[in-house]
Amino acid sequence: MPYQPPADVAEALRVQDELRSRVDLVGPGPTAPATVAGLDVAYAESGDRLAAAVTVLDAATLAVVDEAVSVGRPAFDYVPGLFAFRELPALLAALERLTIRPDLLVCDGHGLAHPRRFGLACHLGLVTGLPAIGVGKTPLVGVWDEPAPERGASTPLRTAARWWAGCCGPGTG
DNA sequence: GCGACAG
DNA sequence: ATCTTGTCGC
Repeated sequence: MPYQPPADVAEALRVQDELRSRVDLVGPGPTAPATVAGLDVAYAESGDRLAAAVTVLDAATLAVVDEAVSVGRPAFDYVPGLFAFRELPALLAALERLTIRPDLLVCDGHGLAHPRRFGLACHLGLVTGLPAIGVGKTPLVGVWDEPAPERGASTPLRTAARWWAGCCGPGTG
């Protein structure tokens, strides 16, 4: 069965609400991954075509051990919170062209830091069965204290309860 | 009620 | 996302 994108926003929201509960938040996660895949998408100037690229690195040496590209069309209009539906098909097509199965996915866009706790990284991880981390360049939800300037420093992303209302229950800190 | 809103 | 312009820092 070929992938069918949601017909509209309402259906996309239903899909997220249905898949959200299937995200594994308690498994071991990316324990000592030997290979890490980075994923991103670039658009044509006209915006009606896109190319998804996946590069797999040896986690220890950072040597490129595999790579793949797929070209296609955005599968959904850009809607904040529904961004995954736009790029997911092309990203999955590129992943299918890999000759190896990476141990970890790192994608351009959020994962759990999402209004319904189901951003692109969650969607990718669920569909592929691989551990996935989302790396958003700009915030979508949450507030935070600026991390220390040292490389590797971090602070928690705190999310106002209102974002999770009716979605994921209490205690989302 | 209005604005903000990953890429 | 992509384009454009201008500014700043190395």
